[in-house]
Amino acid sequence: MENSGFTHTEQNYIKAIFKIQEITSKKTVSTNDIADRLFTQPATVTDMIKRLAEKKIVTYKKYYGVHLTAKGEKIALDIIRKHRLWEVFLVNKLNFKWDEVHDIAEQLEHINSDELIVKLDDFLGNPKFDPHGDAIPDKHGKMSSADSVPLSSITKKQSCVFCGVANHEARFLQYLDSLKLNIGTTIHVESINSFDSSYKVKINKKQSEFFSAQIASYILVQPVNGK
Amino acid sequence: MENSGFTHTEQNYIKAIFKIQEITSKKTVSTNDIADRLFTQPATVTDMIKRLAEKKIVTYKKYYGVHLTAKGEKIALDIIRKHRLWEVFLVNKLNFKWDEVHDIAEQLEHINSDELIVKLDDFLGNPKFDPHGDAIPDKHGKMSSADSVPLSSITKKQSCVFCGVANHEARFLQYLDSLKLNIGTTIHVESINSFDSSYKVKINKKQSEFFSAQIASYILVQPVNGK
DNA sequence: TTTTAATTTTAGATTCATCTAAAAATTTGT
DNA sequence: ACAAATTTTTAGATGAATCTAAAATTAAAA
Repeated sequence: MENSGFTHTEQNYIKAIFKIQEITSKKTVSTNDIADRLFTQPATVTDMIKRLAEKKIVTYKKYYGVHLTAKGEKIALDIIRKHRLWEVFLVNKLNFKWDEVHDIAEQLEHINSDELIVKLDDFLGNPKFDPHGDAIPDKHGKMSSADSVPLSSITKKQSCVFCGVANHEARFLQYLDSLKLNIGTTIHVESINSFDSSYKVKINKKQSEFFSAQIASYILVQPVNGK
Repeated sequence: MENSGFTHTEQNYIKAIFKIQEITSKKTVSTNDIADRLFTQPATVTDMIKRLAEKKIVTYKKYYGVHLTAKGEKIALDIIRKHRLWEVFLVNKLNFKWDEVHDIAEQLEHINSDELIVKLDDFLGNPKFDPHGDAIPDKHGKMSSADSVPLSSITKKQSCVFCGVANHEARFLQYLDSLKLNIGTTIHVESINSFDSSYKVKINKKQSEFFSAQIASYILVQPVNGK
């Protein structure tokens, strides 16, 4: 594959379009959404998507936004694969904390060498998930489905395993750290406040905590003995 | 330090100027020498060194070449430190061969994060030399002197330890591999041909080999029981 | 269904890094 | 020491990535 032929900037646009598609699950991605995500001007985005359209990375209809082609999606998944593998490296090997790795991985994801990624993947033990619980696409772009749901969708008292976050802000991750809530930790739902949809939970069979509805929506879990 | 404020390209020029200074040990580095090393045009180099001069990275006198300032030298050493640490990572951790790592390290050296380099250095066990035997500058730019000499400067039959190369071409490194000549291997000089200055040596007390004067000049050794 | 608001595109500039061709300065050779 | 050769710089262009301001198009609202 050797993602050459695409500049850093082009790669960033491709990834941004992919992520917006993922989040909004709309058919097309708007110029403004891309501009917002990349902290750039709509005019700049228009120029870039024209170039990406010429390179058959996106389909583009004036005034109606863009959509990644199969080729574009493959490139996006390849960048995401690299990003998440590097995050695993930074956390598991270099002892970075999970809230510190994003910016560095954002740089490392642009390093261009297929052989490097093969060897890095092996070195890390071919991980399927990154330190935040996000699935790592394999070399063909396939992702193992995490099979997780937001804690906020749990409606009865039961045990769950914390397996990912739906918010990657450093401040949120640090908050979870302060509760000693790590990926793999058991969360037992003790009660749900039907008024504000907040949760009272027990973490690791130890301390009790309260989660607002918002926080509960950011905590991804797998129900245990789920019925 | 956080080498920000310098583009990839600027960093490449700074490193190139440093290396040319190192090789030629002349006071100033010429426009053409930089152009040759970076496979670019002299006119392009003139533009860039003007910018570097404005940023106080080099001293520049029209028509008389450039010289790195203390600031420029510090930046160059920082880039070289990163390059060599990454090479250690690639060879020692990812099992790349020593002839395969240059281009990848050339990309990785531009990753910008002081914390990353501190942690990488620790992870690698604070190595003092890279896989080719080149000294790794410490965080202050200090390098441990390798104390090595080219095999071609050895004038009598004696044992030496192979500790580095003065030529980093993949083909040369592969040639040494084919002789099972690795860093640390003992080379015993059996005879020196006074006509063409070629060497007959025994490697690791096993096979005998012949080295032309040219090859001998590329093999760096530390004499054993040196007198 | 028009008018208004929001979004998107075009037009014209700027900066970085690069090029070629031509001019200027330095170095070399006789 | 002067002409020839080499090196270096200037001048003018180009492409990538960005900006602002204005024009065009689409979407929303009265």
